[in-house]
Amino acid sequence: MAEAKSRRPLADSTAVHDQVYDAIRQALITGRIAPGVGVSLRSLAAELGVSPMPVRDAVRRLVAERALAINPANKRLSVPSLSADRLQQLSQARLWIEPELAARAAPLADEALIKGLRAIDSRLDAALAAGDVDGYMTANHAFHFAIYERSGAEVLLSMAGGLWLQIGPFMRVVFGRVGTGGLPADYHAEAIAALKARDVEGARRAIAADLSEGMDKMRIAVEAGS
Amino acid sequence: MAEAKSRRPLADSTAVHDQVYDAIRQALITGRIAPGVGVSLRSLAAELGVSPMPVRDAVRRLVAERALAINPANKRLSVPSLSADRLQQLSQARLWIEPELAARAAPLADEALIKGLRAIDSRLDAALAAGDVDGYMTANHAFHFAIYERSGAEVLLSMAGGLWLQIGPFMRVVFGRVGTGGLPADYHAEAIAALKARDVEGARRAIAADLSEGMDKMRIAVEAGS
DNA sequence: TTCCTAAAACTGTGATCACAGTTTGCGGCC
DNA sequence: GGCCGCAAACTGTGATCACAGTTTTAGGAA
Repeated sequence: MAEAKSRRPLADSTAVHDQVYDAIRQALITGRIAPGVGVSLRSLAAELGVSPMPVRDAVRRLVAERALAINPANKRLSVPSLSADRLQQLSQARLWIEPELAARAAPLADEALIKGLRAIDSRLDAALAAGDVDGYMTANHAFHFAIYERSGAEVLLSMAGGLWLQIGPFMRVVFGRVGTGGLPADYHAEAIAALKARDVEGARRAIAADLSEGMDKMRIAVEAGS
Repeated sequence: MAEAKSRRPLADSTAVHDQVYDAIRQALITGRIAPGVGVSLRSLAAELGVSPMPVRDAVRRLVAERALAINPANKRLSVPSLSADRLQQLSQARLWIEPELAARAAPLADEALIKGLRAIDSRLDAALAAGDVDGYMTANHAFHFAIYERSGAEVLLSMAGGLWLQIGPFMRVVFGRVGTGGLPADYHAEAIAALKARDVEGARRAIAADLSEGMDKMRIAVEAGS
């Protein structure tokens, strides 16, 4: 399933604006575009080698998802800055939605999902050991959403996706400062076990614990950093 | 069908695509565009008397907010259809977010907010008495978001806004079938009282009860209708 | 130097056109 | 009469241009 580690992160979608969306989204999550700095349609277009038109579409979408902000006075684009208050709201929303997605996925879990999760988790451990921050964040994202997608709850799933997009820059701050030291991988094993046993409440608890730990770290890092 | 150019004074936003966004959003919420039917950029543009360009921007935003859907094969636009499963997810998300927003608003409530809410609520009652469905839904939206905006929780607020946008068509189905018979206005009075007393848990409970009642009706209507 | 002004560069927005793919509808064929 | 096929209309997408603000830069005057 997800073991294909495509060197091209851009999917096979023929729509240019979708590829641009993915590119900017990835740049945002991995922190290649730092929070607070301004961007522009034409500069992004030049950087990606496309015309401003598909960039405009992608940016419109990212603004709607609050992954980019638009200055009401200037109408100029920028990456939203990180604040403790924003992090708290995003954390709270994640704690509502993501454990529920895991709980919904539990009864639907099958052997293929478990195998896929184990593969992702080993990639995650490898990235952790190597200090590969990008690899860790990519694997972590893949792990969570492999579970969430199994839930079949499309609406909640898209909400979770939007939250990860907004919280991505915070994660980068944490791992940029603290490193990949503390390891929440235990909860991943716990989550896999709960899913294998189709234990609804166990899955909910494992994901909630995983989230709580990660977000506590982020909170500490943000409070210390500001 | 070209002479239907309404010279409505849409907001004070100078950006055309924002006005188009508001227009389509309102049409969606009030059910003027029925769920399941297809729309197109050019038809919307002609109807609103603008060029396709700002419509394209507005639609991109609405698609990102899941208020419009895009057929992956056709790439054609349509209004998402109503399903019991979708309603359940939207309801659950609303029950997480909106009572929390009310709870956060409670300590910040002041006399101006209370007065505003009372004014909105009387407009709501008038619309109910007159059987004015559009007026009722507009007032109900205004009531809830007057409270939520007071919370200052920007992230959660925008999530709530997205949820209302998606649940709008469901509301129309309810009131189109059941009429404005059952009245949840009692909970509005309860919410106002709790806010006036700066009672955090009371506000949370009142809004939760209001939501539960309304969404139960929607669920019944959708299950009966499908 | 320091300050102020004018020009150049850059910004998002909207309009218009071209293009490829899909849908629709009409006409003729069996 | 029923069905097939082709052309016209319509769809979203992308490129290019014009325009009005804003920001930045350059230059000249004190």
